[in-house]
Amino acid sequence: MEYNFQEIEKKWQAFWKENNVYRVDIDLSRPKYYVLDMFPYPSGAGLHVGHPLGYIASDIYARYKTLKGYNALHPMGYDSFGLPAEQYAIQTGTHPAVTTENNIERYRKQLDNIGFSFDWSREIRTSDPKYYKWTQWAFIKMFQSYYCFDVNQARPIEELVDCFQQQGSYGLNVACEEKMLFSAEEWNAKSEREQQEILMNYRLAYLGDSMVNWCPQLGTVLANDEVINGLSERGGFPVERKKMKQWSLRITAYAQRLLDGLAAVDWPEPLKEIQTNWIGRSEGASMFFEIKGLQEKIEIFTTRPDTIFGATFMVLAPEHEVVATLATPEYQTQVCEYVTWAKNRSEIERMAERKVSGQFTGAYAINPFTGNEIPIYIADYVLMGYGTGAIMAVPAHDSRDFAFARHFSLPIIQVVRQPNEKIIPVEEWEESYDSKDGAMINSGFINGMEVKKAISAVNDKIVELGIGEKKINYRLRDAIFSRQRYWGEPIPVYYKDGIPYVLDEKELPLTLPEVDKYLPTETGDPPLARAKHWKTKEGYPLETSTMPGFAGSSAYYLRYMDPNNETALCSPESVNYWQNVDLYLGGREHATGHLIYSRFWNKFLFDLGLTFNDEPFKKLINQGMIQGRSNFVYRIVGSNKFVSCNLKSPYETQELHVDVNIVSNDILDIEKFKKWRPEFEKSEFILEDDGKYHCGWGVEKMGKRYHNVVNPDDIAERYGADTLRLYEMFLGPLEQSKPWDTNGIEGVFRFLKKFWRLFHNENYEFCVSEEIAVKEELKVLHKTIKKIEEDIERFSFNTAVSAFMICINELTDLKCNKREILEPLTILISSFAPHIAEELWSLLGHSASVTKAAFPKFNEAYLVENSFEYPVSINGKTRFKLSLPIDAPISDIEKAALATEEVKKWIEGKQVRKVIVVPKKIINIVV
RNA sequence: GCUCGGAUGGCGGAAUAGGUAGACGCGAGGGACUUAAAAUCCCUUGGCCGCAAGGCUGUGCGGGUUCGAUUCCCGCUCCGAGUACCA
Repeated sequence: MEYNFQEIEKKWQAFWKENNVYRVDIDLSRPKYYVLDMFPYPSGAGLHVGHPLGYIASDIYARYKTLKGYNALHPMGYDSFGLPAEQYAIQTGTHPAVTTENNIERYRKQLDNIGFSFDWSREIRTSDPKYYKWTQWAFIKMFQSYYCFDVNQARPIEELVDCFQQQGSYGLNVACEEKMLFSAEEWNAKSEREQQEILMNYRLAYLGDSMVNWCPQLGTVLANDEVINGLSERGGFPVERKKMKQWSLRITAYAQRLLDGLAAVDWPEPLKEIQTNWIGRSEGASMFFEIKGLQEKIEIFTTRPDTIFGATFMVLAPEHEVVATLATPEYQTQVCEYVTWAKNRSEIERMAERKVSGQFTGAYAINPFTGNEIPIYIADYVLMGYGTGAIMAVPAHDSRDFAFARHFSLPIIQVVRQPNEKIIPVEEWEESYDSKDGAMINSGFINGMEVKKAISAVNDKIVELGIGEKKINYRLRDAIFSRQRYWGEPIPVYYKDGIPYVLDEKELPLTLPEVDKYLPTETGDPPLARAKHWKTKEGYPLETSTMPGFAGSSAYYLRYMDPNNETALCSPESVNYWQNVDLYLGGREHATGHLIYSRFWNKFLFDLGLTFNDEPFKKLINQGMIQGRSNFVYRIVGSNKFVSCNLKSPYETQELHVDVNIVSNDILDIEKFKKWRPEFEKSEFILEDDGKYHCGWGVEKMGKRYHNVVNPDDIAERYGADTLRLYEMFLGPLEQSKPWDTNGIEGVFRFLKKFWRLFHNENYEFCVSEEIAVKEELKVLHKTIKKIEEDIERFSFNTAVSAFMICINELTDLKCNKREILEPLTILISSFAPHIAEELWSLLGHSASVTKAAFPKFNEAYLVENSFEYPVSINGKTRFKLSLPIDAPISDIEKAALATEEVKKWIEGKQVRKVIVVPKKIINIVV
């Protein structure tokens, strides 16, 4: 039979399904290996050829690990809550659950077409109440916990209550919104409402006033990572800053652990760096400045306490709470105006025009070290959200302060002199000197000290004077956890007398109620407020916000370990066996979202004793994007004439995208083009000498609007899933972005046909010889085993595919059809092209799936050579080759090389200055 | 602005520890088989010079280290990604 991929693939996909071939269970006799893909959001558009790239790579690795004797867990599911289904519901009234179900069905069909080894018995969906029960459960646990920095762990909130009852809040080292000080008596005297309000300050999931990113068009708040350049990630709508009462997760409590944990994981360095920057740790000091004529003090944060003697003014964020009391009567109006102006400026405006602005308040602070009075300004370059919202400005050594000082003609004092500095008066400086390299001047007791020493000296002094302390600040913000939307997990909270309480675990899941419309109510409440009886049994109103997208994806990898457990997220046995994810594959775009949140979530569960490891994902690989390769046609402006790409220069043309599926090797199929769009039906063409219309091309994102979408189903239909899998890997390095170009696929398709033909005679009858293989054939096999194993281990799948091609070419040349060679080769290729491998494996007479086979053992002995062909270079330029015994001593190699005719010719009487011999590498002769 | 990547034929890319640059595949050109097409197979294919043997040149640009650099170091250009007043 000829290579009939359609029949073969259908047959084996059915076989795998019927026989549960890819089902895995806990098996203590085998080591485990957990391979995970970032699960998809099932969008309405279905998969394009770029989506399965990571799944194919992980599938190859999971299959490889299984062949290597591991018990490989390779699950798949759907991140099925999300905005698109909800917006579709708003437009059409279709319940998001229905849309989601349909999309999942389509996704599943497409995935099944590619022949993955997913254990579908473990499928999960984040929108399934059986699953989101555990998302809600984790929220409750966070509500019932606080974070203690002494033990660096989340602890039950009862412990904190005990502590308050016995000793009050003095001396606590815990994570909180604001430091509160009260004694045990004071605590015990407080009302239930007051106590609950205080506890909210400590809970890991808390309801609090926070500055949020409010998106009016979407009618919801967004997390920082969901806002890109002042626009919403979904939809690209403007986002404003607004103060709102919202649920948040105190992820900042884990900032240091999130940072430290990065050292322990095998992730790409750039990704770790993105996370490090996002967490943004900075060491410095906080300091209180007295205000002339006022009782109040202002706390500032600085990373350069050493420059305190150069602090010539102070700047507050416009939203800073003391601004109102601070402004002197004569400046009151201007200050108010500035605050209003700053508040009304959108994020985009702020980003677009970054010019110096600010307003003097009329007030003065006292520099605690110099005793000088320094003016207090407000300006929007100081942000309320970072540090204390107030800074001491050192214009000589901070570029922003420098620009501000120049603009408002404020004094600049140099306090750091860089090594070997040419002395220029500060008035003539063109920029500030921000570097920490140098020594202090004009700085009292720290004069002459190096910056580093000065920092610690000033820090000590601050503590000594009782005006501040050393402080570490993080850029990371708490994660806003409320979304004013329908299609998400309901937050399991009810309100009694306006005080929020969490539901009892026994009442979970709190399922999503039916609503008449998926829009906010007339009063601006979230869609859930439309639900009838959205109350507890006792009649208390339930929370109407739902959880954000990252909630459901934060612990899904744990659920795969034990997906049907009704009494726990996952059993201790399953966690102890599967532990954490060994290999995680996904895109880099999740660096500051999902990958931070799920690390946090996992650490929290770890503190509760529920996860095996502090870090959820041991090794991570970011697969690159597959871009689209677009084709263009050129219409002569004002006509219906199209000119071929290479002839277009004399004309004024308009470049139009053309559907890549009617173009082959950049040659336009004119008939299909005419039928593609009615307006092209009567178009004319200027063709090239070969009588063809050549299209232009370019690399763009793959998407409908560029007409460059290639559907994997079409490829599988024409060439088969095995060809698709191989070609996706063959395109280029896994981590690199590369354009899809269907033209090249013929090459791998030819390769599979060639591979098939090795097992068959000229009449396409299965024909494998039982003869013993010769040395040459064994060499080819073992060379390939070695190469494939090495390439898979370093995730270099593109070179692995090349190695297969070379191997098959060589065996075809050798006319080798021996079982001894072909059988191991079938196993080898089975992780890349499982369907053809299964078919050939069964033709070879095996009844069990090739999945149950063992990865062939590599034998070095077949590769041992007794001679090596040395490239011989003269002055570094390779001239000819010389075959010499492999174990020849260096002196012999040298002599042999010098004795050759070629060398004599090249030297031509010149003096040999040096001979370099690197065994099994090269001979270089210098003349 | 800052941070991090990247640049190799007509195209995708290879060179794993500084040692034959361009593997493998596509495309292109030529040929075999065929009435023809498909399929298959063979040859050529970085550039320049040469009938040829062969020579010169060549991994974004300029320099350096080395017997030898796509690989290491310094400077620059261009492209991509992340981030954005974080004190």
